Amino acid sequence: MLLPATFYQHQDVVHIARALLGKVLVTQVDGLVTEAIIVETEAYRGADDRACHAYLRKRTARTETMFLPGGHAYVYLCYGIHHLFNVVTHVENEPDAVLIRAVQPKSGIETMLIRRKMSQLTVKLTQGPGCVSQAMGINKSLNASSLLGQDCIWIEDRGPVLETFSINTTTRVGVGYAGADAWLPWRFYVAGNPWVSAYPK
DNA sequence: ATAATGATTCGCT
DNA sequence: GCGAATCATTATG
Repeated sequence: MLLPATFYQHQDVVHIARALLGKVLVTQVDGLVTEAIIVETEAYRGADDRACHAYLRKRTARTETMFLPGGHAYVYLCYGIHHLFNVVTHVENEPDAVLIRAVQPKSGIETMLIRRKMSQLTVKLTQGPGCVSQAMGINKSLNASSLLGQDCIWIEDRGPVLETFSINTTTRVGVGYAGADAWLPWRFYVAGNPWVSAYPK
């Protein structure tokens, strides 16, 4: 089942970050389909979170995407190298987003290996937000595109694809600049899943 | 117009 | 564990 607009718009971004674990991210880029199970996320809230690009609802050319209604893709370039994929949540003009930090490959693995220039399947294929985007063909051309149309990128609920799992909660990675907000417990991951990135577990 | 800085990854020690 | 790579974005003059 395609996740509907209500999923993205009618819940708090922290709740959505948890709820996205176990959902299936699908991309169709250059005619190639890849699917992967979301196993690690982080929440970013524009209203009051210093770590969020749109802290205090600050509008810039880059953050404009986060002000779209929930159910859009926010893709930006980090460190001049990596494209990071986020899910925009909340209603229009409330700039919240969930960063997808790691996924478990499900189909289209050959395509992912080629994009990552890897010959063997290891957890490094999709472990970390830059790797997820590279493997699934996500780049800035997908910024601001809708997740509701099953066009190039979308997210589905396929039921218990991971069977039962528990969720671990920790602080977010790489947000030391955010002062006290760096300590918010807004990073979520599937406990024991090997595809989760290796930072503070 | 210029300068500083990352929501990271990879390779080397 | 450490540091380089690399550039769009942002703030400032």
